[in-house]
Amino acid sequence: MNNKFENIIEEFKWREYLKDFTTNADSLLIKEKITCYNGFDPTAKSLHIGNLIPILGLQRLQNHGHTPIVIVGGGTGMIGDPSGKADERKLLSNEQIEENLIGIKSQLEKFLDFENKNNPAKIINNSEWLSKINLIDFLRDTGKFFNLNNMMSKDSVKNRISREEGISFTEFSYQLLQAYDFLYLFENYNCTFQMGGSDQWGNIVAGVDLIRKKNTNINNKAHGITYPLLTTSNGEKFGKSVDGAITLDPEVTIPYKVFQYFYNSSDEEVLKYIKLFTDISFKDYEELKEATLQSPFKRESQHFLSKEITRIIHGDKGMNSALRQTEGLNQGNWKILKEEDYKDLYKGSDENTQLSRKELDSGITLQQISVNYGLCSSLAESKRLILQGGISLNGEKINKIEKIITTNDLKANQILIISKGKKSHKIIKVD
RNA sequence: GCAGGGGUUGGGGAGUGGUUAAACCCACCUGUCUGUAAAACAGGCGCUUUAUGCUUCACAGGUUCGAAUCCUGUCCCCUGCACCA
Repeated sequence: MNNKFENIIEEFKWREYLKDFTTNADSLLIKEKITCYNGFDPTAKSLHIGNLIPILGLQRLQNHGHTPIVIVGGGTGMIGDPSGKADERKLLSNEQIEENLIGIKSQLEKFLDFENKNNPAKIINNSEWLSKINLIDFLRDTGKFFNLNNMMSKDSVKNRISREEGISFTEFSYQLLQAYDFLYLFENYNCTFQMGGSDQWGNIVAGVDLIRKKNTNINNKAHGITYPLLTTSNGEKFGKSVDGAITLDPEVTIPYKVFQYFYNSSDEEVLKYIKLFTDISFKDYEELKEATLQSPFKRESQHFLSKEITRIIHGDKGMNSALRQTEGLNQGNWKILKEEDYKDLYKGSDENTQLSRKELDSGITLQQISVNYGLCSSLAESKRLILQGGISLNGEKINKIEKIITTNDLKANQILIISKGKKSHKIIKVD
């Protein structure tokens, strides 16, 4: 732990965190202490692990003495991506955004220092200024600096225009708003850097250009840096699991799920993730790299990665419960599971997994229950799987289709875990 | 608008009156193996009260003891031609 990086650029380079940056952004980050912002969409109640990349990026900037600003896009969130569908985009109410903002801030507090004297982090809602914009003023003072030809030539726009559905004016104007955000922060918070995913490059540059055009006397003062967007080796979006996004909120995504998500990283991506997410020492890293090459089956890297990330997000307590639940549920050592683990696992499972005592007492079969709770799609399927040995109850394979669930099968006197194969489990609570 | 071809179980694609719940390939699921991997092998892949049971082959009717297969109508897709520019 605690590598000594001379500066943030050295650190970012080692972590392979940077995809692109504007000219001289690197030398400025070494020479000066700057203020950098990164925007987050407040549409969800909680941040998800994809956001961990910018969060840790800001954290590392702060560690090197730079000042991070988090913009929660209350204003831009209302404009947003209409994502191809004809559906009306739900406008978030101010109260809702305010609520999300509070939630997001409390999550960020674990990662960023808001109290620090020299370079305290800030979290700001851009509706503060965007909602006050006057249309005429905006078109005169800001719109004038945008050349339609340039806007149209942006890849993101070009792709949409060539498609049949086209692009709405609302979405088209999004880049102006994000550029305006940057300008506003530049002028009012002395913020000269914007960070974002590589898909944001166009929007970031738009802001940089706007600032340059509006401040002709200052030479090229605004900069942008981007981090690469992660996809898994299967080409899936990073951070999505079978049952939805992995969030940072333990009430929504229990630590066990975070752990499992990273434990299932492939050998190709696991080392990349370790560099990106953890504070591993060079020496340990080299050792793990070697271990993964020599004996990948030991999954040492996966183990290290998932353990570390779970700890970063949920602390030691969360990490320990994730380890215990993993040993119980995935390695078959059911004995070590505590009552709280069963409750935890239940919390982490889908909705509608309640079973009434009455139903239980009337004698329900395993076959039936595995269909009722979506483990199998039909009685025929569950029968087949049971006969093939694919269904287990609390970790024990059941081969008899006549098996009836009784109160003796309950764990912690109220939880029932049925599994299909090794990886899909349903946790059912009896009340 | 005219002519021709076509719509089959997640995708591709056989099947032109009966033993066809429908070949085959892919995807997917389970088991064995394994590294909570990949590959390989085995089983499976409409539903159920497992029965010479039920519901399926674009949709609605009809012929027949019996239809995905034949007839009529409707909808949709592709390809030529025409019309309109």
